Amino acid sequence: MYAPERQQEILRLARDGGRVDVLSLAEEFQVTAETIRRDLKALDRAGLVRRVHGGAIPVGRLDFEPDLAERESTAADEKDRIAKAALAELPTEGTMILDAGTTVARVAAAIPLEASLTVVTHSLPIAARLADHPGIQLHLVGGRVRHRTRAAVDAWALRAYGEIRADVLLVAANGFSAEHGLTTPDLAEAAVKRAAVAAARRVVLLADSAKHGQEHFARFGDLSDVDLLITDSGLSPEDAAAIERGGTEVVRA
Amino acid sequence: MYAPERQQEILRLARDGGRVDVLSLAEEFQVTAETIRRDLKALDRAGLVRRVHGGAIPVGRLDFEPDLAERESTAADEKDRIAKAALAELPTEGTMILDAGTTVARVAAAIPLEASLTVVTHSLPIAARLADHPGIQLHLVGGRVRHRTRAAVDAWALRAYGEIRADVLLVAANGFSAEHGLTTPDLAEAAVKRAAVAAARRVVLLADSAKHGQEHFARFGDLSDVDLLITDSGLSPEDAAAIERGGTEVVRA
DNA sequence: GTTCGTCGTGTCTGTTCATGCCCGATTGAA
DNA sequence: TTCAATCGGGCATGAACAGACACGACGAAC
Repeated sequence: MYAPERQQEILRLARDGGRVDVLSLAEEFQVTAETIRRDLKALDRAGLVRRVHGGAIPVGRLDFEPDLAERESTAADEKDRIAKAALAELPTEGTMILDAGTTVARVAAAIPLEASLTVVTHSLPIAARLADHPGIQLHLVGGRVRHRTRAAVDAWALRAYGEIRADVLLVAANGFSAEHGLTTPDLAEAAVKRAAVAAARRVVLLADSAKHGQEHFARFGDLSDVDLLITDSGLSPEDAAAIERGGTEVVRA
Repeated sequence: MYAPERQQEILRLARDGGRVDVLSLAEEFQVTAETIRRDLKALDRAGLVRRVHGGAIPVGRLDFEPDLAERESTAADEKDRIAKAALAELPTEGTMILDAGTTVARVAAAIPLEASLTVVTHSLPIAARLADHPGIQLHLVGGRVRHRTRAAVDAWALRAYGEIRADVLLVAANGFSAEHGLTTPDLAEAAVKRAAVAAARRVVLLADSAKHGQEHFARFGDLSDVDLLITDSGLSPEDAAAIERGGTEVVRA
């Protein structure tokens, strides 16, 4: 096992467990504690974990993102299935906008290495993930970066989306329903999502079934703006049928 | 079997298996390890795999960049000292532009948690690192993302810098000298740097002494544009004095 | 057909890298 | 305050690496 592989795995363990310690890692990987310390130092220098006595803590967990990690773990299965289904929607060649969000991030992580695409995103984690993908021409949408979601918002982002036209948009929402449309808690983010929706020829909404019926503060569109909804089997067939009557195709992964 | 065929096959094996190692490839293809190393080097240069000790890993499999901090492990010490010295230049309150580059990234990593700043950057790694800093209001400059440097360039970036005015800019250069000014290998990046220089009231150049006297393809400014040069003690006192006569303060960390 | 340059490959040699071990310094919990 | 766990730097070692050079195949120009 190569050192970078081990570091990658350590990072994953840290993110999963919220913390790792030197000795168990040493045992786990069958190397000495010194080597683990070096790995943690490297990860620390890369800004991915924060070194503490006896181990390390992933940075995202550090101060005030318990919910990002938590959200990551809840409904993980559903999100994975949704992400997998969304892969089928990638254009083989063309332009795609990726919204911020953990489910969309999973799709991004799963884009095959042979793919050849132009991707536009305002999400920092997704951009970081795709930056070294050899087949992807990545365009970053700038703006003020919100701490919680690590996505760019405000004037620069709105203007950028106003200037482009993409084949497909993968968008996330915190709540969706026929009555209340697509909603999210933050007004600035809703504005960016709305701009992204307007910039795409085909809108694909990724949302697990728990989001159905929820409504949040800021509305950024109607369900009728969505061409395809990819969700999980937690959405009842009746609800799905009702949505399809509104003109939105539904995939229950 | 021709070299490009072999490389294509190596790439396929790497993507299928997630990793390859030099010795098995050498056996597999009935060539020496040196030849495999050359193949891997070529694939690495093409940005298709990441070289590791003993083998290679296809890009995208690792979602972190182990070497962005370590890539130029040469002069690591100097860079650390320069970064430390640069911390003193942070405004206590105000706006700062951070250019892309490993040295600048180290400064970003070292910004104290209690700092309260507005930061603007077009560097993806730096943005990722600062995104969850509680005291920093982060503004991301968008644009096409260059694979090699993970920095945004082109129209969006140029326009964004044209619209702002910051207190301090920390800028990096691949070469600097009184005669040839500030240079970097890439034209698009030079344009962004030039725009950033124009957007800042005070320009601080971070460059280790090995960069002195070097000149690269694209020039983005003169040494006289720089208010403060932070370098290491490898720059001779005479050179430093000469630069200071040009109106640029010099710190040899 | 000969000659020359180029390219891919192999060989050699000194250098770098990853890791393990050791020891004094530091830390944090009782 | 004390003491055991942990850390970090230095050093050793074997594997892996990089650069220089040589050899042979191939193709172009004469």
